[in-house]
Amino acid sequence: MAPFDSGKSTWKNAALLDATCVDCDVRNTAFCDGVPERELARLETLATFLEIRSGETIINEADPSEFIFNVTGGAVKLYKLMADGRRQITGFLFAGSFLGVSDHSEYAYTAEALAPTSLCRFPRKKFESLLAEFPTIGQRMVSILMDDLAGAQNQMLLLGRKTARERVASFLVLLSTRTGKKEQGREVLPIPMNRVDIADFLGLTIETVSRTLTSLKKDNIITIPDGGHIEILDSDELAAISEHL
Amino acid sequence: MAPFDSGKSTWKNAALLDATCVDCDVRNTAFCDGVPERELARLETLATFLEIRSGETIINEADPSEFIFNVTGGAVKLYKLMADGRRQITGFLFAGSFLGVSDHSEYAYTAEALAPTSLCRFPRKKFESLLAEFPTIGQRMVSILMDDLAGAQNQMLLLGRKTARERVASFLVLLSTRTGKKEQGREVLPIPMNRVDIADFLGLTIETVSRTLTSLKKDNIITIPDGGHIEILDSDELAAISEHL
DNA sequence: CGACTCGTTGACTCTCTTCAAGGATAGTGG
DNA sequence: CCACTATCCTTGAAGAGAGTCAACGAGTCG
Repeated sequence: MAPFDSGKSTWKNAALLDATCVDCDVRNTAFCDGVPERELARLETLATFLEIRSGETIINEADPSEFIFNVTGGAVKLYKLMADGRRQITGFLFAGSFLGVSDHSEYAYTAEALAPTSLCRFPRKKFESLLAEFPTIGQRMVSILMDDLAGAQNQMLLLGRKTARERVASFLVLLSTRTGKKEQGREVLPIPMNRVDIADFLGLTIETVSRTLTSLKKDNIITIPDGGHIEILDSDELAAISEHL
Repeated sequence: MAPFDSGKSTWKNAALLDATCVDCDVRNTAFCDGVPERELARLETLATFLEIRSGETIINEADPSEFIFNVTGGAVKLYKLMADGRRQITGFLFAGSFLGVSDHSEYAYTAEALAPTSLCRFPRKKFESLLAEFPTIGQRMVSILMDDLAGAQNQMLLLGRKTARERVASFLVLLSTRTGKKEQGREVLPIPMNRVDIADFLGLTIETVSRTLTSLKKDNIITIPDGGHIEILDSDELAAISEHL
């Protein structure tokens, strides 16, 4: 087996788990929300539970889309690559997210674990029959995909029209709404991704991200206790920057 | 009634048509593909057929999402606005496309007709019950939304990482695959949108779009017979530019 | 024919990138 | 325990690509 840091390894090396749908952490947020409790056993016959390590690849862009996934824990980044190595991260996923968007029969992006990550996996074909069997799954999927599409359009606005400062502020606001927890006005965000990932998500360089964070720090809007955390001091100001100037 | 060029008018001013599902032009591309012929009458009881003029608004960003639409003819642009007027066009839709993506209960974008456009409209609530009634609609919707999401991710790569020349080339390639028809090697694209729209779609200014088109013309990759058309002379080179350098 | 819109072109500016160097932190091995 | 290395992040100086500002040409409409 490849060493811990291998970026080439895939879910084929992943540990298989004996998890169950009943005590799934994302039971009420994933697309299986709405499947009646008594049907969970049926659902489980189609699912495989996986655990993968940080840095491992889950799916590759342009590979045939044989499976779809739910992220049940951890963090995942999605990205597209150009021939010369330029990269655009199209999203970060956390527990409860759907994974495996495809254009026709090929995956639209590469997905890689940012942290130790757990997943449940369904064969695509069987998933399609699930839609016929459980109409509520179809409704949930439509709802999830629409939310994802709305998020993608926000990101297009960011990438097409926002300044570096606005992009970084938007990024912090986004992370805050998804993973943040406030403690008496103070809000310390865990940042599971490195500067390269942030830059490739925001369409910037790592230098610009670094400079912009330093600038926000100087303006007393954030502090940076360490590389893995950012504390938001003035979330109102941050929100104002993110959508205006 | 407002004059022809009004941008404020909405579908509320639209002409209602006595169209039918049976002889619908997009019968086999829209989400209703897969609904058995004998059920079309049932579908029709929920649908309203509309015709709107160029420049009219179909839906507004952040309005409650009461309806969803199929574009049955014409052309539509989708966009998001910032407070200071900066605009990002997130997509152009043609016949067969789905319209009305919402984040929770609000539309994610504004939609405006680029040309005289025909639509069929379903109340959102009834549409949801349709998903339960016709599982194939759910499957089609999932498929359509995934394709849209894959397209959105391509656009993120474009906006985040491509140069102006690559963006314009990508745009022409995209239009070519969607509305183009080749005639003995020559391919004349109708361009239903103006330079402002192209710029706002590509995250550029009109000047940069204009300069880039001129540059492609000088390199004998395209010609510009008039404002509304672009002829592609070398589609291979155009494709090469669009994804490399 | 003037007024307007739209697209093109030129000159200059500026934001962000590129290139380069230096700090901080963690892991490794003598 | 402390160099040694590697990785990640920050900071600085210079450069480039796209933006801004401005003028002009072509087509359209009243």
